[in-house]
Amino acid sequence: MSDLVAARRARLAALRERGVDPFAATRYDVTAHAAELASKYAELPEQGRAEAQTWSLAGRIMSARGQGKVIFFDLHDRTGRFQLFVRQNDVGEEAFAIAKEIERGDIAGASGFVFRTKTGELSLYVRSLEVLGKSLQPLPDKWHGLQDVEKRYRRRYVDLIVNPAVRDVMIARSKIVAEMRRFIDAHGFYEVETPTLLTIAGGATARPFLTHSNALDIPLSLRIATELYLKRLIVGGMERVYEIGRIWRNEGIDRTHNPEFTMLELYAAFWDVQDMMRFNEELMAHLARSVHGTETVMYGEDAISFATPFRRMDYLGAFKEFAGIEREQLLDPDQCFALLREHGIPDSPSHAHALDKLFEKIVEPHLLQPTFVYGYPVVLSPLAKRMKDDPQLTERYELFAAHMELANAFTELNDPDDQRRRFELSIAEKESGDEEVPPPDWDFVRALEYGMPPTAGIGIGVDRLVMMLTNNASIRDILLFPLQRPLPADATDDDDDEGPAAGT
RNA sequence: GUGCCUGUAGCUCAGUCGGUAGAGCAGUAGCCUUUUAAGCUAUUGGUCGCGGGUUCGAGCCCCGCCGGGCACACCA
Repeated sequence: MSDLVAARRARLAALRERGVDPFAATRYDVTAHAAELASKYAELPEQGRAEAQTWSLAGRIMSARGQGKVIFFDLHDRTGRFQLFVRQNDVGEEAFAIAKEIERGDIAGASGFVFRTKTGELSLYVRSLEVLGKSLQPLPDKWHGLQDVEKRYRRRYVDLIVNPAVRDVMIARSKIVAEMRRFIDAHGFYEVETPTLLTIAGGATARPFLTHSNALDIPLSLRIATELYLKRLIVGGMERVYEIGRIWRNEGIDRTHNPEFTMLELYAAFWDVQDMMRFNEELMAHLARSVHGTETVMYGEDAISFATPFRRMDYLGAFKEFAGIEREQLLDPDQCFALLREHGIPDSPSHAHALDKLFEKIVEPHLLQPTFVYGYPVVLSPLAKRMKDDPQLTERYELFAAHMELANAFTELNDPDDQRRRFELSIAEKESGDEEVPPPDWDFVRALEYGMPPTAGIGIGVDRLVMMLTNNASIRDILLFPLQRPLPADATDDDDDEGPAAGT
């Protein structure tokens, strides 16, 4: 099995015997990329030779087709594929002998001019060829690529080499995040960075990852949200702040959950949740346009239109519309628990949990097109401001599309006394066994006591947004390195049974 | 955590009724000065995820373990 590695090491030795050390190169003057040459010379006629201009390409050799005194290589760079043509008569015997040692997977630089082969393929007529790196591991099948999903996640570098679609998704992700920043920055927001190591991990209900500071000799948690720190900045007068940051939650792993994921949280002083709704839909439409050039994106079998305005739906009204459920049945805990049984849902530990389960069962299936669901009960929303004329509900919405939650936003609670009471209630919940309720952050209450302007805030799951905009059903396919259980074999995976003795 | 599915050569996959391991590509040795999944000839390569069990005999049947996928649970 290490036969293949041994064969490659033999090629390495052969190169060194010819005075070429593939690991010696430190740089290469790249003057063109594959896609640039392809478009620049698209009009080059049959048998055409653009000898006046010399170009240098660099990348990975993905195919080597030797044909006697001539070799064709496929070179892949980050823009695509370009064919190299190496002819012994033109490069000389010594250089040709070196070229013959180059194999699939090696890194090479080539310079020459662009021409069309007999079959009409635009190619580089190579005048000089340099080995810039040696691949000692065999690559997967050139036709089938790497299909084994486990191996694709564990060795993402191989996946990226042989499956161009993966690279495209990751580039799309990069663009989405960059566009997100551009859009937000253009609205006068400051990007900030708040701590990830916390003594109290609040702002959401989730189990944190625990760690320890040696210097301070105290336990610490990784953050589960950025909310409470960003709102401290609003108290501090920064007015418009956001953070695109990693969040950790020590919970289940599945198609839509990874223990670490990326969240956009954004806060705007003097906005309310309605202002945020408009900002939110504009942002989504902008991102859809920048990725697809249109507001309509395919997700699985469904065409999702992010054209503004999005549909608005009332939280209580949705239950009424889809299942004839009345307000009191939801807001009264006992009636709500009765509804659970009525709809065949297992018992819930809390009123809030029961409401979530009912929503999932009754409302979510109807939320294919982007929809703002507005007016969540206060029991579900410990950090949101109550509605003026209906204090059992809050000025909060969630945005759904393709039955997935994409955003959560509300007018922020800025009454410190109300906030204190809600924290006190959460202590009771925690004591009654709900381990996911975070301990209260009393310093945050003190911050509110200094006075926080009316403020709207929003959280957007970046990973899910990327899933939607790139049409991927699993979060692992939009993360470069999704968490995998380590293999015991990983430590001793390599069999270096031959060693450097093979080299010269 | 539970259920279902899954793990065979570097990669992609076959493997019948339980009868002693196969193909293509890759690799190796040749031939070939316009190929492109190059071609032609020859050829190497296996802890069938791991450990037990049943059997004259296990890739195949049974049990346990490990990894992965999906669903549920948990959770945004």
